[in-house]
Amino acid sequence: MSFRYFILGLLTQRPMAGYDIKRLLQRLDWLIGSPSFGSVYPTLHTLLKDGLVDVSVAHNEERPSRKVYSITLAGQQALQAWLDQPVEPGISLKEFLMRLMLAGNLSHHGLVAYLQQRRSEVAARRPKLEKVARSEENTALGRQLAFDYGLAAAAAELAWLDRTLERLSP
Amino acid sequence: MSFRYFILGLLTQRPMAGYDIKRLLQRLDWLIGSPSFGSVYPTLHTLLKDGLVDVSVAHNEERPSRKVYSITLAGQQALQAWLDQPVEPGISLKEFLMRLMLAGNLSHHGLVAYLQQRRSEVAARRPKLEKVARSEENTALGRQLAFDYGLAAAAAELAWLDRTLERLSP
DNA sequence: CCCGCCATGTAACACGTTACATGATTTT
DNA sequence: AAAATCATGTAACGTGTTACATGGCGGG
Repeated sequence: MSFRYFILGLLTQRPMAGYDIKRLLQRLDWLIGSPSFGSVYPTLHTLLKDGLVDVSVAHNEERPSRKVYSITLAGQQALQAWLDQPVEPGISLKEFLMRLMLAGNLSHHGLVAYLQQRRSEVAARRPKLEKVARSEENTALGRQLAFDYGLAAAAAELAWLDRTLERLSP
Repeated sequence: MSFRYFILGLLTQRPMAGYDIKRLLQRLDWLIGSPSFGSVYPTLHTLLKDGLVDVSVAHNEERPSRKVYSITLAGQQALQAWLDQPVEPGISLKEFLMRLMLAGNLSHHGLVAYLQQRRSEVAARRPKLEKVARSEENTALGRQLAFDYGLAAAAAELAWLDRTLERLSP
Protein backbone atom coordinates (compact mmCIF):
# COMPACT_ATOMS: atom_id res chain seq x y z
CA MET A 1 0.00 0.00 0.00
CA SER A 2 3.02 2.18 0.26
CA PHE A 3 3.35 3.83 -3.13
CA ARG A 4 -0.31 3.39 -3.93
CA TYR A 5 -1.39 6.26 -1.71
CA PHE A 6 1.63 8.36 -2.44
CA ILE A 7 0.88 8.23 -6.16
CA LEU A 8 -2.72 9.06 -5.40
CA GLY A 9 -1.44 12.00 -3.39
CA LEU A 10 0.67 13.23 -6.28
CA LEU A 11 -2.45 13.34 -8.43
CA THR A 12 -4.10 15.83 -6.05
CA GLN A 13 -1.61 18.42 -7.29
CA ARG A 14 -2.18 17.87 -11.00
CA PRO A 15 -3.21 15.09 -13.41
CA MET A 16 -0.24 13.09 -14.65
CA ALA A 17 0.72 10.23 -16.92
CA GLY A 18 2.57 7.19 -15.60
CA TYR A 19 5.74 8.41 -17.21
CA ASP A 20 5.51 11.77 -15.47
CA ILE A 21 4.96 10.11 -12.13
CA LYS A 22 7.97 7.89 -12.60
CA ARG A 23 10.13 10.87 -13.53
CA LEU A 24 9.00 12.84 -10.52
CA LEU A 25 9.56 9.87 -8.25
CA GLN A 26 13.01 9.45 -9.76
CA ARG A 27 14.01 12.87 -8.55
CA LEU A 28 12.73 12.08 -5.07
CA ASP A 29 14.68 8.83 -5.21
CA TRP A 30 17.02 9.54 -2.40
CA LEU A 31 14.29 10.62 -0.02
CA ILE A 32 11.69 7.93 -0.51
CA GLY A 33 13.00 5.57 -3.17
CA SER A 34 11.60 5.24 -6.65
CA PRO A 35 9.57 2.26 -7.90
CA SER A 36 10.22 0.97 -11.39
CA PHE A 37 7.92 1.29 -14.39
CA GLY A 38 6.93 -2.31 -13.83
CA SER A 39 5.43 -1.13 -10.57
CA VAL A 40 4.06 2.30 -11.49
CA TYR A 41 1.88 1.20 -14.40
CA PRO A 42 0.18 -1.72 -12.63
CA THR A 43 -0.41 0.53 -9.61
CA LEU A 44 -2.25 3.01 -11.82
CA HIS A 45 -4.24 0.15 -13.33
CA THR A 46 -5.49 -0.99 -9.95
CA LEU A 47 -6.25 2.59 -8.85
CA LEU A 48 -8.31 2.91 -12.02
CA LYS A 49 -10.04 -0.40 -11.45
CA ASP A 50 -10.91 0.73 -7.92
CA GLY A 51 -12.37 3.97 -9.21
CA LEU A 52 -9.90 6.19 -7.36
CA VAL A 53 -8.55 7.73 -10.56
CA ASP A 54 -9.85 8.57 -14.03
CA VAL A 55 -7.93 8.32 -17.26
CA SER A 56 -8.08 10.39 -20.42
CA VAL A 57 -6.00 9.31 -23.38
CA ALA A 58 -4.21 12.19 -25.06
CA HIS A 59 -3.78 11.09 -28.65
CA ASN A 60 -0.79 12.89 -29.95
CA GLU A 61 0.44 12.76 -33.48
CA GLU A 62 4.22 12.90 -33.48
CA ARG A 63 4.61 11.49 -29.96
CA PRO A 64 3.32 8.34 -28.29
CA SER A 65 -0.12 8.66 -26.76
CA ARG A 66 -0.16 9.55 -23.10
CA LYS A 67 -2.64 8.25 -20.59
CA VAL A 68 -3.27 11.11 -18.23
CA TYR A 69 -4.68 10.11 -14.86
CA SER A 70 -6.62 12.39 -12.56
CA ILE A 71 -7.92 11.69 -9.08
CA THR A 72 -11.67 11.16 -8.64
CA LEU A 73 -13.86 12.23 -5.75
CA ALA A 74 -13.73 8.70 -4.40
CA GLY A 75 -9.96 8.89 -4.71
CA GLN A 76 -9.80 12.08 -2.69
CA GLN A 77 -11.98 10.56 -0.01
CA ALA A 78 -9.88 7.40 0.11
CA LEU A 79 -6.70 9.46 0.41
CA GLN A 80 -8.19 11.58 3.16
CA ALA A 81 -9.33 8.50 5.06
CA TRP A 82 -5.83 7.06 4.79
CA LEU A 83 -4.23 10.29 6.01
CA ASP A 84 -6.73 10.65 8.84
CA GLN A 85 -6.11 7.26 10.34
CA PRO A 86 -3.40 7.56 12.96
CA VAL A 87 0.05 6.34 12.02
CA GLU A 88 1.12 3.30 13.96
CA PRO A 89 4.41 3.76 15.80
CA GLY A 90 7.62 2.30 14.46
CA ILE A 91 7.04 3.64 10.97
CA SER A 92 10.12 3.75 8.74
CA LEU A 93 11.85 6.95 7.72
CA LYS A 94 10.70 6.47 4.14
CA GLU A 95 7.07 6.20 5.17
CA PHE A 96 7.45 9.19 7.44
CA LEU A 97 8.72 11.29 4.56
CA MET A 98 6.09 10.03 2.15
CA ARG A 99 3.35 11.13 4.47
CA LEU A 100 5.14 14.38 5.18
CA MET A 101 5.18 15.18 1.47
CA LEU A 102 1.42 14.84 1.42
CA ALA A 103 1.16 17.45 4.19
CA GLY A 104 -0.70 19.73 1.77
CA ASN A 105 -3.73 17.51 2.34
CA LEU A 106 -3.39 17.82 6.10
CA SER A 107 -4.59 20.54 8.43
CA HIS A 108 -1.99 22.65 10.21
CA HIS A 109 -2.92 20.97 13.45
CA GLY A 110 -2.70 17.51 11.85
CA LEU A 111 0.78 18.27 10.57
CA VAL A 112 2.03 19.50 13.93
CA ALA A 113 0.60 16.44 15.66
CA TYR A 114 2.29 14.22 13.10
CA LEU A 115 5.67 15.81 13.70
CA GLN A 116 5.21 15.68 17.45
CA GLN A 117 4.44 12.00 17.34
CA ARG A 118 7.57 11.43 15.32
CA ARG A 119 9.53 13.50 17.81
CA SER A 120 8.51 11.38 20.73
CA GLU A 121 9.30 8.18 18.84
CA VAL A 122 12.77 9.32 17.87
CA ALA A 123 13.44 10.54 21.39
CA ALA A 124 12.45 7.13 22.76
CA ARG A 125 14.92 5.38 20.47
CA ARG A 126 17.93 7.01 22.04
CA PRO A 127 17.99 5.17 25.39
CA LYS A 128 17.09 1.90 23.67
CA LEU A 129 19.98 2.20 21.26
CA GLU A 130 22.38 3.11 24.02
CA LYS A 131 21.34 0.11 26.03
CA VAL A 132 21.76 -2.29 23.12
CA ALA A 133 25.09 -0.73 22.17
CA ARG A 134 26.48 -1.44 25.62
CA SER A 135 25.53 -5.12 25.56
CA GLU A 136 28.44 -7.52 25.55
CA GLU A 137 27.81 -9.01 22.14
CA ASN A 138 28.23 -5.70 20.39
CA THR A 139 31.89 -4.98 20.91
CA ALA A 140 32.81 -5.72 17.30
CA LEU A 141 34.01 -2.64 15.44
CA GLY A 142 31.27 -2.69 12.84
CA ARG A 143 28.51 -2.86 15.44
CA GLN A 144 30.03 -0.03 17.41
CA LEU A 145 30.21 2.13 14.31
CA ALA A 146 26.63 1.33 13.33
CA PHE A 147 25.30 2.20 16.78
CA ASP A 148 27.33 5.37 16.80
CA TYR A 149 25.79 6.25 13.48
CA GLY A 150 22.33 5.49 14.80
CA LEU A 151 22.79 7.84 17.74
CA ALA A 152 24.11 10.61 15.53
CA ALA A 153 21.22 10.19 13.10
CA ALA A 154 18.66 10.23 15.90
CA ALA A 155 20.18 13.39 17.36
CA ALA A 156 20.13 15.09 13.97
CA GLU A 157 16.52 14.13 13.31
CA LEU A 158 15.49 15.34 16.74
CA ALA A 159 17.18 18.68 16.13
CA TRP A 160 15.43 19.02 12.79
CA LEU A 161 12.05 18.19 14.29
CA ASP A 162 12.51 20.77 17.03
CA ARG A 163 13.55 23.45 14.58
CA THR A 164 10.65 22.65 12.28
CA LEU A 165 8.04 22.51 15.01
CA GLU A 166 9.18 25.87 16.28
CA ARG A 167 9.03 27.32 12.80
CA LEU A 168 5.48 26.03 12.37
CA SER A 169 4.21 27.37 15.68
CA PRO A 170 2.58 30.81 15.73
CA MET B 1 19.92 -11.26 -1.14
CA SER B 2 19.76 -8.62 1.50
CA PHE B 3 19.28 -10.45 4.76
CA ARG B 4 20.76 -13.65 3.41
CA TYR B 5 24.31 -12.37 3.67
CA PHE B 6 23.71 -10.42 6.83
CA ILE B 7 22.49 -13.54 8.60
CA LEU B 8 25.48 -15.40 7.23
CA GLY B 9 27.63 -12.61 8.65
CA LEU B 10 26.04 -12.95 12.06
CA LEU B 11 27.03 -16.61 12.10
CA THR B 12 30.73 -15.69 11.77
CA GLN B 13 30.56 -14.39 15.33
CA ARG B 14 28.95 -17.44 16.86
CA PRO B 15 26.60 -20.29 15.90
CA MET B 16 22.97 -19.41 16.48
CA ALA B 17 19.45 -20.77 16.20
CA GLY B 18 16.82 -19.06 14.08
CA TYR B 19 15.14 -17.77 17.19
CA ASP B 20 18.36 -16.16 18.42
CA ILE B 21 18.91 -14.50 15.08
CA LYS B 22 15.43 -13.09 15.04
CA ARG B 23 15.84 -11.74 18.56
CA LEU B 24 19.15 -10.12 17.72
CA LEU B 25 17.71 -8.62 14.55
CA GLN B 26 14.79 -7.32 16.58
CA ARG B 27 17.11 -5.23 18.65
CA LEU B 28 18.78 -3.85 15.54
CA ASP B 29 15.33 -3.11 14.16
CA TRP B 30 15.65 0.62 13.99
CA LEU B 31 18.99 0.52 12.22
CA ILE B 32 18.43 -2.09 9.55
CA GLY B 33 14.89 -3.40 9.99
CA SER B 34 14.00 -6.85 11.22
CA PRO B 35 12.56 -9.63 9.07
CA SER B 36 9.80 -11.81 10.49
CA PHE B 37 10.08 -15.46 11.49
CA GLY B 38 8.39 -16.35 8.25
CA SER B 39 11.45 -14.95 6.54
CA VAL B 40 14.24 -15.99 8.91
CA TYR B 41 13.54 -19.72 8.93
CA PRO B 42 13.24 -20.15 5.15
CA THR B 43 16.42 -18.12 4.71
CA LEU B 44 18.28 -20.51 6.97
CA HIS B 45 16.82 -23.45 5.03
CA THR B 46 18.17 -22.17 1.74
CA LEU B 47 21.56 -21.35 3.28
CA LEU B 48 21.65 -24.93 4.49
CA LYS B 49 20.62 -26.30 1.11
CA ASP B 50 23.40 -24.25 -0.51
CA GLY B 51 25.95 -25.63 1.92
CA LEU B 52 26.84 -22.25 3.40
CA VAL B 53 25.77 -23.28 6.89
CA ASP B 54 25.65 -26.46 8.96
CA VAL B 55 23.01 -27.40 11.46
CA SER B 56 23.20 -29.35 14.69
CA VAL B 57 20.02 -30.14 16.54
CA ALA B 58 20.29 -29.55 20.28
CA HIS B 59 17.77 -31.94 21.81
CA ASN B 60 16.77 -30.46 25.08
CA GLU B 61 14.55 -32.05 27.56
CA GLU B 62 12.45 -29.43 29.27
CA ARG B 63 12.70 -26.90 26.39
CA PRO B 64 11.90 -27.15 22.69
CA SER B 65 14.73 -28.48 20.54
CA ARG B 66 16.89 -25.80 18.97
CA LYS B 67 18.49 -26.01 15.56
CA VAL B 68 21.83 -24.33 15.92
CA TYR B 69 23.37 -23.16 12.68
CA SER B 70 27.07 -22.55 12.11
CA ILE B 71 28.80 -21.17 9.07
CA THR B 72 30.79 -23.56 6.87
CA LEU B 73 34.03 -22.92 5.04
CA ALA B 74 32.07 -22.48 1.84
CA GLY B 75 29.88 -20.01 3.70
CA GLN B 76 32.86 -17.98 4.83
CA GLN B 77 34.18 -17.88 1.30
CA ALA B 78 30.83 -16.85 -0.11
CA LEU B 79 30.53 -14.08 2.46
CA GLN B 80 34.03 -12.86 1.74
CA ALA B 81 33.36 -12.85 -1.99
CA TRP B 82 30.22 -10.84 -1.40
CA LEU B 83 32.02 -8.33 0.81
CA ASP B 84 34.93 -8.05 -1.62
CA GLN B 85 32.84 -7.14 -4.60
CA PRO B 86 32.57 -3.36 -4.82
CA VAL B 87 29.30 -1.80 -3.70
CA GLU B 88 27.40 -0.20 -6.52
CA PRO B 89 26.55 3.43 -5.92
CA GLY B 90 23.09 4.51 -4.83
CA ILE B 91 22.91 1.89 -2.08
CA SER B 92 20.28 2.55 0.58
CA LEU B 93 21.06 3.57 4.14
CA LYS B 94 19.91 0.21 5.42
CA GLU B 95 22.25 -1.67 3.12
CA PHE B 96 25.07 0.67 4.04
CA LEU B 97 24.58 -0.10 7.72
CA MET B 98 24.23 -3.83 7.15
CA ARG B 99 27.57 -3.95 5.43
CA LEU B 100 29.07 -1.67 8.04
CA MET B 101 28.07 -4.08 10.76
CA LEU B 102 30.00 -6.80 9.00
CA ALA B 103 33.13 -4.63 9.09
CA GLY B 104 34.81 -7.22 11.31
CA ASN B 105 35.25 -9.31 8.18
CA LEU B 106 36.84 -6.42 6.33
CA SER B 107 40.45 -5.18 6.34
CA HIS B 108 41.14 -1.76 7.86
CA HIS B 109 41.83 -0.44 4.38
CA GLY B 110 38.65 -1.98 3.02
CA LEU B 111 36.60 -0.32 5.75
CA VAL B 112 38.13 3.10 5.15
CA ALA B 113 37.55 2.79 1.41
CA TYR B 114 33.96 1.81 2.08
CA LEU B 115 33.34 4.87 4.24
CA GLN B 116 35.09 7.14 1.76
CA GLN B 117 32.90 5.89 -1.06
CA ARG B 118 29.86 6.60 1.04
CA ARG B 119 31.18 10.03 1.84
CA SER B 120 31.53 11.00 -1.80
CA GLU B 121 28.04 9.70 -2.57
CA VAL B 122 26.40 11.64 0.24
CA ALA B 123 28.34 14.76 -0.70
CA ALA B 124 27.12 14.45 -4.29
CA ARG B 125 23.49 14.30 -3.14
CA ARG B 126 23.54 17.77 -1.67
CA PRO B 127 23.62 19.84 -4.89
CA LYS B 128 21.12 17.47 -6.53
CA LEU B 129 18.66 17.87 -3.69
CA GLU B 130 19.07 21.63 -3.67
CA LYS B 131 18.39 21.80 -7.37
CA VAL B 132 15.26 19.67 -7.16
CA ALA B 133 14.02 21.59 -4.12
CA ARG B 134 14.17 24.84 -6.04
CA SER B 135 12.12 23.54 -8.99
CA GLU B 136 8.75 25.17 -9.45
CA GLU B 137 6.64 22.09 -8.77
CA ASN B 138 7.98 21.71 -5.26
CA THR B 139 6.57 24.74 -3.54
CA ALA B 140 4.02 22.75 -1.54
CA LEU B 141 4.70 22.82 2.20
CA GLY B 142 5.17 19.07 2.54
CA ARG B 143 7.72 18.92 -0.23
CA GLN B 144 9.65 21.83 1.20
CA LEU B 145 9.78 20.16 4.59
CA ALA B 146 10.88 16.85 3.12
CA PHE B 147 13.70 18.47 1.15
CA ASP B 148 14.75 20.41 4.18
CA TYR B 149 14.87 17.18 6.11
CA GLY B 150 16.91 15.55 3.35
CA LEU B 151 19.50 18.29 3.44
CA ALA B 152 19.76 18.17 7.22
CA ALA B 153 20.14 14.38 7.18
CA ALA B 154 22.80 14.54 4.49
CA ALA B 155 24.75 17.15 6.45
CA ALA B 156 24.56 15.04 9.59
CA GLU B 157 25.70 11.88 7.82
CA LEU B 158 28.57 13.76 6.21
CA ALA B 159 29.68 15.07 9.58
CA TRP B 160 29.54 11.59 11.06
CA LEU B 161 31.54 10.12 8.20
CA ASP B 162 34.23 12.79 8.57
CA ARG B 163 34.47 12.28 12.31
CA THR B 164 34.63 8.50 11.90
CA LEU B 165 37.18 8.55 9.10
CA GLU B 166 39.41 10.81 11.17
CA ARG B 167 39.08 8.52 14.16
CA LEU B 168 40.05 5.52 12.06
CA SER B 169 43.12 7.16 10.51
CA PRO B 170 46.51 6.62 12.13
C1' DC C 1 -6.02 -20.70 34.62
C1' DC C 2 -4.46 -17.79 31.09
C1' DC C 3 -0.80 -15.27 29.19
C1' DG C 4 3.69 -14.68 27.50
C1' DC C 5 7.99 -16.61 26.22
C1' DC C 6 10.47 -20.29 23.90
C1' DA C 7 10.92 -22.69 19.37
C1' DT C 8 9.94 -24.22 14.69
C1' DG C 9 7.63 -24.31 10.59
C1' DT C 10 4.27 -23.60 6.18
C1' DA C 11 1.06 -21.31 2.85
C1' DA C 12 -1.11 -17.40 0.85
C1' DC C 13 -0.40 -13.01 -0.26
C1' DA C 14 1.65 -8.24 -1.22
C1' DC C 15 4.80 -5.49 -3.30
C1' DG C 16 8.40 -4.58 -6.01
C1' DT C 17 12.23 -5.73 -9.51
C1' DT C 18 14.27 -7.32 -13.90
C1' DA C 19 13.85 -8.23 -18.26
C1' DC C 20 11.43 -8.21 -22.16
C1' DA C 21 8.30 -6.27 -26.19
C1' DT C 22 6.96 -2.28 -29.10
C1' DG C 23 7.78 1.85 -31.59
C1' DA C 24 8.51 6.80 -32.72
C1' DT C 25 11.54 10.94 -32.32
C1' DT C 26 15.45 13.71 -31.01
C1' DT C 27 20.19 14.17 -29.94
C1' DT C 28 25.08 12.89 -30.63
C1' DA D 1 24.24 5.27 -37.62
C1' DA D 2 23.75 4.81 -32.78
C1' DA D 3 21.94 6.17 -28.53
C1' DA D 4 18.96 8.50 -25.50
C1' DT D 5 14.27 10.02 -24.42
C1' DC D 6 9.39 9.50 -24.72
C1' DA D 7 5.65 6.21 -23.68
C1' DT D 8 3.22 2.00 -22.46
C1' DG D 9 2.78 -2.48 -21.07
C1' DT D 10 3.41 -7.82 -19.43
C1' DA D 11 5.50 -12.00 -17.21
C1' DA D 12 8.66 -14.24 -14.23
C1' DC D 13 10.90 -13.86 -10.27
C1' DG D 14 12.57 -12.32 -5.45
C1' DT D 15 11.92 -11.11 -0.97
C1' DG D 16 9.27 -10.27 2.75
C1' DT D 17 4.76 -10.16 5.53
C1' DT D 18 0.63 -12.10 7.77
C1' DA D 19 -1.61 -15.56 9.48
C1' DC D 20 -1.84 -19.97 10.75
C1' DA D 21 -0.38 -24.65 13.15
C1' DT D 22 2.03 -26.97 17.00
C1' DG D 23 3.53 -27.61 21.65
C1' DG D 24 5.84 -27.16 26.35
C1' DC D 25 7.34 -24.19 30.28
C1' DG D 26 7.07 -20.50 33.76
C1' DG D 27 4.92 -16.57 36.20
C1' DG D 28 1.00 -13.66 37.76
